[in-house]
Amino acid sequence: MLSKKTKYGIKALTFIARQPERNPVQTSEIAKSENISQKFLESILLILRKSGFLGSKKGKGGGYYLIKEPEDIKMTAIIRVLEGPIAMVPCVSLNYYEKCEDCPEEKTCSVHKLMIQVRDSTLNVLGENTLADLT
Amino acid sequence: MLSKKTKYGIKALTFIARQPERNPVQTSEIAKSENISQKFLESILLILRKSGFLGSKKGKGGGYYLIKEPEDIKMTAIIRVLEGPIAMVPCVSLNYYEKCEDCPEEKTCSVHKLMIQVRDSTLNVLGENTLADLT
DNA sequence: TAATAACCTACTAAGTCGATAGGTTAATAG
DNA sequence: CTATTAACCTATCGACTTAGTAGGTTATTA
Repeated sequence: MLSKKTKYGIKALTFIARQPERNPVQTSEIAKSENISQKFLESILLILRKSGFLGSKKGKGGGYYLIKEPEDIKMTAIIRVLEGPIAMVPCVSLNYYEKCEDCPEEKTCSVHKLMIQVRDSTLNVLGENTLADLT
Repeated sequence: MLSKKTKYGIKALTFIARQPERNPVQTSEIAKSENISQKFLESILLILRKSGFLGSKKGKGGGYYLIKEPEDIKMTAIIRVLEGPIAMVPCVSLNYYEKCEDCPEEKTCSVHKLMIQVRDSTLNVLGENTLADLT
């Protein structure tokens, strides 16, 4: 299940990407328009800023703005930051690999075999979609 | 993240499918071989029996056995029973559809648009794999 | 009749999620 | 120079889920 954090994060980024001008967008505006708790959204946008997706400006007329072009922001990157690993099992994760303590060997593990395929197909979809595709 | 319930369930089913004879396999044997808490595994196998994947036999020489051929058991079916919806968001789920309370319309929702693609590719992988493929 | 193994019910420690509360800091307007 | 604005930061919390544990009962076989 996708967490609300990730869900709201994607919605917020899309909202910002849809702006005709590149002016900063305020958290309150996004929260209102997308029906998101403003405080919760604040923490999400903060993560996205610290991860290099967004820039920010304080004070009146401030807000958040995209640093890169929407075409250059892959969904894999966004989801890895907000949701964590894309793989459903750590032993098939490319970026967060971890050995299972119970499995003697991965080669003969049925779960491993299946989840590698799931990971690859998911990775394929998320890698081909950019923020621009969701606008 | 895949729950241990599902992970263990798949491992157990694979273990049973690997048996040369169709004799019942005991929970204790699977638990020992796959490093799973026996009590926890019991509850999982019970679910799989009630869902029609396994048959059971009590008393000495008893255990669990496959009801259908491994080739006829799709991974989609197993995962739906143990893990629940395959879709990452209820609003794109085929079997457990639920409207988002925050979204005004799904057509313009970026998360919806993306997660439909993820669902389809995952469904494709899990639908093409049967228990026999993981043996 | 004893042993075996499935079956059933209830409970729990630990962790995560989605928020809320209550501030501080920096930029702008007047 | 002061007030306002909006990002930024820290702490806390209730509700829920997960992965088990405990302690039995029922049905089958030897």
